[in-house]
Amino acid sequence: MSEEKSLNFIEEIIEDDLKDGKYNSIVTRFPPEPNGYLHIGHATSICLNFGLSKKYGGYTNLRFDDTNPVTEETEYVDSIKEDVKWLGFDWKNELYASDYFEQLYEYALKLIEKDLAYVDDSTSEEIALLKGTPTEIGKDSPYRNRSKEVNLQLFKEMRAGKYKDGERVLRAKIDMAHPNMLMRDPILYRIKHAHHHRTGDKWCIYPMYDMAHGQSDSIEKVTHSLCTLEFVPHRELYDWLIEKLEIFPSKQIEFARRNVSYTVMSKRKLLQLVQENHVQGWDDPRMPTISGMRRRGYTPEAFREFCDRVGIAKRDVLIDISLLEFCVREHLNRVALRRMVVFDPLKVVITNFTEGVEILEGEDNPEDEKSGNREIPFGRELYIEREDFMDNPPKKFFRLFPGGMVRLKYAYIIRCDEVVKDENGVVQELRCTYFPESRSGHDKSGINVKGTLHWVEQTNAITAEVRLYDRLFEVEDPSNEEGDFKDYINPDSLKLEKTVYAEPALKNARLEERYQFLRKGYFTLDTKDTNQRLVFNRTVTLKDAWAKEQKKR
RNA sequence: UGAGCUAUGGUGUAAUGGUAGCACUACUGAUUUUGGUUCAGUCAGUUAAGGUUCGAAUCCUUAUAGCUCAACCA
Repeated sequence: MSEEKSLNFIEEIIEDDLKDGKYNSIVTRFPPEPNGYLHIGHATSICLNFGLSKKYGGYTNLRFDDTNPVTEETEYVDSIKEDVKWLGFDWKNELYASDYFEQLYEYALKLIEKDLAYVDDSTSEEIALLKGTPTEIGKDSPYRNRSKEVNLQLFKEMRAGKYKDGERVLRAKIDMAHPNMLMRDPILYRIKHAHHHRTGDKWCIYPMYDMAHGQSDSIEKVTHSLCTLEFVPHRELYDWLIEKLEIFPSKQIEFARRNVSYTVMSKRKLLQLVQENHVQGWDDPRMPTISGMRRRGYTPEAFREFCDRVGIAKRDVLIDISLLEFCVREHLNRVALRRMVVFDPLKVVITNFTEGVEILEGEDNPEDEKSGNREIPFGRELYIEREDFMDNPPKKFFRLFPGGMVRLKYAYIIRCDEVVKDENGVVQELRCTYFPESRSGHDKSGINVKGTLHWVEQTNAITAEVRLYDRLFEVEDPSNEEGDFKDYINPDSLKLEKTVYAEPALKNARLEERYQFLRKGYFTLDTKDTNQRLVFNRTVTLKDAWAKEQKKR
């Protein structure tokens, strides 16, 4: 075992805290806002938070940061829970920032009592104006020096619904000249007469992120509160509030968000792809959402392995998608059932095969000794892949050509004797002879062939549809290109093969099962489009040395 | 142009003052009844310039580059 594996910087912090006796175990949380679907970026955060608490003996809460009623919905809560579970993690408590609204309100009162917060009647434009800029200090609001009593009165009236949206806010009283703009009297509470997905119409004032997040961490006794780099400037405020409120000191630690090449990850952009119909929904198999990739056939094991391998850092990264593809291939190679499917059929007649059908056996998975076998019918008329035959092959072409020999996987060696073409010279059928003594596993023919082809017997073949997905974008980093990211959408990200021919064993395909279509790639049944017919999504191709060889020319 | 964060092969990540290592990708070759898998190997890196030190990817200084901050979003 590789217990030698070095620690990342967060693990170092945790181990130091544990060693110093600061804590005996740790508490982390995964805090999504229920206003969208989870994506790969969230998956890495989930693996981090749950992975850490598991490693150091503690637990992780699932906490919804639901402090903005206008964007949040129960639909998102449900999909988020489903995704976290699917990734293989169990949260200790399912919590909501909205559970703490009363407590948070008390905290706000406490700040007012300590003369550390005040009600501001300015408009949002006025506040923005006085806030200054990154290079210019701000100026005090004219309402900054109201008395505690007035502030208390006003804030209670805000809660009571006496004012309209935007009329007043509660602000922390810190320092309008602070170099960190977040410390220039940040807004703590705003008025929103909106229906909340959990508290209904009970509240018309809602805490801002900074007033809610750290305090929620603290209420839950979260020891290590992990978030992404853009929250670094918030840490000062996070600590300030905890200190002034004199509550449990949760510690915020920031790490870099992990982007993946050839896709986009921001909620805004993903939403655009959905709304403008560039994809068919949040769970479109081309989307980097967890629901999309699940539908495409990615596995939780592959995600977790990916997160492990990617590691953790404090600089912005763009991870090569081929690492994710490696992880899913590695897992699927171990678990996928092998099946033969011909996408673009070319008829082969075995001229010396006369009986009806011979039943052969094929192993379900050569990587798994415990896997079984399935029966495969062989007969006089077969389909092979049209691209597996060439009239005038280049050198290093190991497949079928006039006079050439190949093995049919699990079956016999055949020789191509005759090529039948139509009047346009298009190949219609191949007439071949087979060598009965060359049967797979019992080969006494002494013939050596370079190539092995997949095939299906015609009379027993079943049909299916396959959907071949490719990367959604043509460039590595669509967000970083000139112009609109949507200009770089790959027009060929989805290729449909309406009718493909499969061996009969695939008739019993199951939703949870993963398949490797020999020489084609890994496939799984689509979860949505299933009425009356078999529809398979391609998760990822196999590595293809021949395709590479051809590309070089 | 103020403040903060970051900088190691194409990509991601180690080395915690003492041999720059691992993985992915790419490329060779071997094995193979999947041009898959497996195995062996190759290419390739400390942003720059100074300084401290017997010794610097690591500490210091300066520069450069990238990211973040001017939402009543999170």
